[in-house]
Amino acid sequence: MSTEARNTEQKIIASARMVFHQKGLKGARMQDIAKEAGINQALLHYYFRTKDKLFHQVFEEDLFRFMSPLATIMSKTGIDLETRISQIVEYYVEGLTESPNLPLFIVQELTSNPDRLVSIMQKIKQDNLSGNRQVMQNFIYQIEEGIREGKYKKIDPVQFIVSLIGMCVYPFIARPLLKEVFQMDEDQLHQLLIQRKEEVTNYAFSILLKP
Amino acid sequence: MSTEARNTEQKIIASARMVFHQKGLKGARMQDIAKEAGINQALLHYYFRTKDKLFHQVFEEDLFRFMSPLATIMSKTGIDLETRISQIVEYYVEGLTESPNLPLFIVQELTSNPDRLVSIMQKIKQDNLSGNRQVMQNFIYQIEEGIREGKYKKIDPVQFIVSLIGMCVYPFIARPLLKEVFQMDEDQLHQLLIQRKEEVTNYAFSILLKP
DNA sequence: GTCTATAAGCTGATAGAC
DNA sequence: GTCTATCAGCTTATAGAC
Repeated sequence: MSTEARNTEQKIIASARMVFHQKGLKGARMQDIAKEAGINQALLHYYFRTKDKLFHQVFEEDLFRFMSPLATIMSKTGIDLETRISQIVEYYVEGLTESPNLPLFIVQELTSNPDRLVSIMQKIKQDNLSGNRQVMQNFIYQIEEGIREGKYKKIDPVQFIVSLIGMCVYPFIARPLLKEVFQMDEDQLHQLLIQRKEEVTNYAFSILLKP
Repeated sequence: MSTEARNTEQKIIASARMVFHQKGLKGARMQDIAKEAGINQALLHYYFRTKDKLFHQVFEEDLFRFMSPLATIMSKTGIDLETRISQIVEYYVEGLTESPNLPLFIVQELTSNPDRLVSIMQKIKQDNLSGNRQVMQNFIYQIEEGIREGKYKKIDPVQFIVSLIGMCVYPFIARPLLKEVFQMDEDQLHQLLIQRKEEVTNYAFSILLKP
């Protein structure tokens, strides 16, 4: 494979990602991707024989990017829960600022084809050297331990985790709604997201810690 | 308009809603909608001349259903903040159980075409006899007042509201992800959603109320 | 109002020259 | 590897009979 080929290939993937994120699998046009990459449709098919193959490559990488850090943070050892929570919030709120459409894209495509998830999950699990279930159960166990010690309130660990991720991810998913409801422009929304990191971390501690 | 016509029309809208919720605007096929309604494509076009018109009718109603109760609850007078919060959580967690795909559908289509929002928002505002901004500012003011009185923690009202809605809506949006990550079947997920009402209400109070 | 048959347009994919 | 030209299939939309 020549250098030129790798360049073109990478350019295509980057363009495809942009278009897929904006329009989804069904809404994206091969013509748009080609144009964005500065090539024509025939060359696009030369590199990736079908739209599905191209999509799969983009999506797999995206899902991995979205899920893997979470699994990594959760499976780290020798780290207290407060730090773990801060890192999760930090990853999502900071990391997603660069790819604000990522969460909606993933959830959208996963809903219309849930089968995709299974195979990709395998890789994430392998990367973290343990089954995903174990990763979660480790994190859950740490919460339960804190509750037993009387340090945390008596909450449901799963509900807590869902809430934590929800608080981080929702503003990215519901961006157009927020802009309209709170009458914000792009700049104000950006400000909200920056400040959100600290705010959500505090909320999580409020939920968890006994007064 | 004959009785038959109203029946067929309603049947079409119900079928269209089902298909649009599952596949989105781009993914939905007029053929699927017709089949679901037990008619053929020509009759579909007889009632709604284009796919876009049919979609718009469904979407407008859905967005109204999704947003209006929130605006109504928020603009109610003579009601304390705790009750207001309980009602919001109740509406979303209970109400959305019947249309679990509604939030993702709305956010998805709104992202790919944000212009839709503006015109529909007008109607919602009119229905609640006040500008949406006023509704929100009323709610925000109530929070600020509690903070001044020393009853609530010093939080950002907008961040709080976004978090509250996020905690309610996120599990519906991320359903396939939750099922895989927590290894749940449809029944367990349903249980989680039922219990969620009380849990999220408590979380909101934990965030808000001073110890 | 409801149907069958068909037109018109778009989109992914390929053939073949360079 | 990259291009132009074109095909084949699908999907929306319409014509016209009943």
